[in-house]
Amino acid sequence: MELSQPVYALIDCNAFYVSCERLFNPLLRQRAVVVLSNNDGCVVARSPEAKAIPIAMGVPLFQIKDHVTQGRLVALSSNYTLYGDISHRVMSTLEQYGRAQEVYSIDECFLNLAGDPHPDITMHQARHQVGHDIGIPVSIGIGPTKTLAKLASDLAKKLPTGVYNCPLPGPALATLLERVPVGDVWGVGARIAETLHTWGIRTALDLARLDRGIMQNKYGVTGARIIEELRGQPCHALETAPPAKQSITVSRSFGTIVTQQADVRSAIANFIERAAEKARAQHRCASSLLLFVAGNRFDQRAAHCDATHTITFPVPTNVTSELLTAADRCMPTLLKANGRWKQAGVTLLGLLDQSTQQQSFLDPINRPRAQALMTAVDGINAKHGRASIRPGSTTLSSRWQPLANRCSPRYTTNWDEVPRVY
DNA sequence: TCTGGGGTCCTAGGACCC
DNA sequence: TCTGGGGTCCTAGGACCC
Repeated sequence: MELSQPVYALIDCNAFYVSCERLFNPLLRQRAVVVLSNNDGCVVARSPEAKAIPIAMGVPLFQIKDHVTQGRLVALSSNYTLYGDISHRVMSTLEQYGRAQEVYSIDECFLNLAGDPHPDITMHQARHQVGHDIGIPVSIGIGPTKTLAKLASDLAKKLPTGVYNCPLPGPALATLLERVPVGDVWGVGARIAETLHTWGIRTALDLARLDRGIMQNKYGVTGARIIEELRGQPCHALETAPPAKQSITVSRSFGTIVTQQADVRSAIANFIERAAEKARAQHRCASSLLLFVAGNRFDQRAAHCDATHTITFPVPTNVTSELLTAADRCMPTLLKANGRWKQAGVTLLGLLDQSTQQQSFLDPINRPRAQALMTAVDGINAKHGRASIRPGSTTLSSRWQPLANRCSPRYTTNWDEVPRVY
């Protein structure tokens, strides 16, 4: 029987992409370095020296070009294959230090440290091993909730030891939260911070003391959970097995404005191929395919180019040729004449498990039976004064999960039961 | 001139279906 | 002077995360 309090650690790799590049090029150490997004568009990672210049996160390259040309700053194109490989090694090393691990992003993971009598010591050891074996510097925050662990990791970045253990709820925690701007809290972005400021909420402590009903009203359960977590009440458990993806997107910005429909068309064909590969790798089939194109989002006049189009499949698919054929048919709808496109992409939606999708209502062969079943179910329900549980349209799949999971156990998708209700 | 990509969740209204 | 209700899908927008 486990009675120990929850203890979470958040391990965050410092300036991860830059740290990866430095592993292979020691000349980059001590220098101001940034790593750029695709197309070398904008800054996605900064070394502490670059932050000190200061170089802001997300700033476009052309705005900091002078720093680069005058030798004050090194700007590197990104190499995601490399970062993914290093990330994997870091995560494997850290895994052994907790009872369970949640890989939260390419450069962050949570560990469950419940029951560990000395979480501080354990985390110092973890930090040392990652630094020694792999060469990646990390910051570690420890706390009774994920939100507090995350907050603690931000504080850890400013400590030479690189590890910070957040106090348990009480006066010490209040003193700590009072020094944290509300916008630094996990889940509070720029917009919410702005609204909170107008309410007079400036620090994490102000937010922790806010009536959770007010937050719930404005931001739903997501907002209320932030308050609970700040108070030390865990609302977010560790997700050790990542849930299956609900959508798969492949999109890119073009290096320049594209005006030829044929160019957009071939770009989309490429995106579809990559998305289909991803779906197959995850053993998933898509019920629908969303295509989108957009103009330059920094240019208001280009907004007329923005368009989306959704195609739904009678039978879910991850077959490239089927997706391509469907996409090709709606290109005229999607691409208006005289477009000036800057971006395009595809999203696979309504992902179903490859092995179960054949049994769903989607299969056109089963459609009449599906209707028959529902009619029968209506009859049964009417007799017992119950509302029917509908699977929705019989022409489409349930968009979000296999049908079998959505129906009440009484009315499963076992087709052999249909004759019996007649 | 030049401004990332890939996700999540939530809300809401209209079309459509039975 | 009354108009069904419940459900899904689509689109769109608003937030957030890394």
